[in-house]
Amino acid sequence: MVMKGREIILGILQSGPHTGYEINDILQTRLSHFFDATSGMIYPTLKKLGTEKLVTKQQISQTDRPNKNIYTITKAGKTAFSKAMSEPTSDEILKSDVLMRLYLVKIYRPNGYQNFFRKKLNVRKPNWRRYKSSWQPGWQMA
Amino acid sequence: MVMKGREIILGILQSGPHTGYEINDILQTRLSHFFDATSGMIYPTLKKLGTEKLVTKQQISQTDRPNKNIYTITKAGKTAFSKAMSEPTSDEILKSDVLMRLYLVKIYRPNGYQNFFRKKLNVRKPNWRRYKSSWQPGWQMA
DNA sequence: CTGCGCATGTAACAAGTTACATGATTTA
DNA sequence: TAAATCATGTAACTTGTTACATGCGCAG
Repeated sequence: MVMKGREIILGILQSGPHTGYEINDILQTRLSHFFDATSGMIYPTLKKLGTEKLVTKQQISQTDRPNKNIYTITKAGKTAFSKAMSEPTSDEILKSDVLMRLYLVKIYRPNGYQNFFRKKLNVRKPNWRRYKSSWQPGWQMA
Repeated sequence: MVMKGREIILGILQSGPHTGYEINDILQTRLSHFFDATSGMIYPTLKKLGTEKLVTKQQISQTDRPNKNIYTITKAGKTAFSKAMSEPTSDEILKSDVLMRLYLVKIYRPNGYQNFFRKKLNVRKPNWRRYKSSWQPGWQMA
C-alpha cells in the first residue's frame, strides 16, 4: 500500500490534535521533501476521515481570528494507521524529473547536449588539446 | 513543468515509431524506476496526442495477431517535447514511502521501533554493557 | 494601505489506477 | 490445457491540483 494523503494526515495526528492549518504547515515545512500538500487536499481528506470515524472534530469559536476545527485521532484511526504502516512498502519509485530527463536524452540525443547548449549559450567549441587529461567529451552508450 | 505521461511518451517516440504495446513494454522494463505506466494511461494519451497532431497513427492489419497501430512523432511533437525539456525542472520530490515512514515514526513513536520489533520478533533486550562502544540505542530528537 | 498570518473550504479540472473485455497464437 | 505473449481499448473510480472565496488583525 502506498503512503497517501490519508495515512500521512493520520500519522501527523498521532503526535497530538491539530487543526487543518497546522497540518498544512507541517507538510509544507517539515515534510515538504517527501510529500507536497495543498489545502484543496487536506480539508476534504479531514472531512472524509471524520465520516469514517477515524478522527473527531472539535470546533473552536474565535472572534478576532477565523474559527478553527481541532482534529483528534480516534482509536479506530490509530488502528488504521498502524495497519497501513505494517503493510508492505510500495515500490520505491522516484518520479524524478531530473533522472527521467537524463535518461531520455540518451534516447533522443545520443551525442548529448554539447552542441545544443553551446549554441544556446553562444560559447565557442573548446580546444580539448589544451587539457592534459585524456578525458574526451561525449556520451558513452550502454 | 513536471515530466508527465505525455512528455514521457513523446520522448520515447523520438527514438523511432512505436506501438502502444512497445511503449508500455519500454516503460515497464527500462524506465520502471522513474515512472510507472499502465495501458489505461498509455492508450488514452496516445489518442490525445493524435488529436493534437503531435503524433500520427499508421494502422497495420495482421491476421495471426491483433492489428496494431504504429505511432510516429510529428515535427510539432518534437517541438513540444524540446520545449518541455527546456522548461525548468519541477522540485525534486521523492514521494518515498520509506522516507515518509521513517520520518513519521519519530512523531508517533519517539523511542523508535526498538520495543515494538523486539516483541514482534520475540527477542530479548540486549545487554548493552557487553559492548565496548559508547553508542546507546534510541532516537535523538532534533 | 498593502501584504502577511490566521483559518477554512468548494468546484472544476487533470492525471492516473483498476478492472475488465476481446481473441488468436505459442509455449510449458 | 493452462498460461503467457501479442495488442488495443473503455469506464468507473481515486487522488490530487488549481483557482477561487471569505474576512479579521497587525506590522511595515
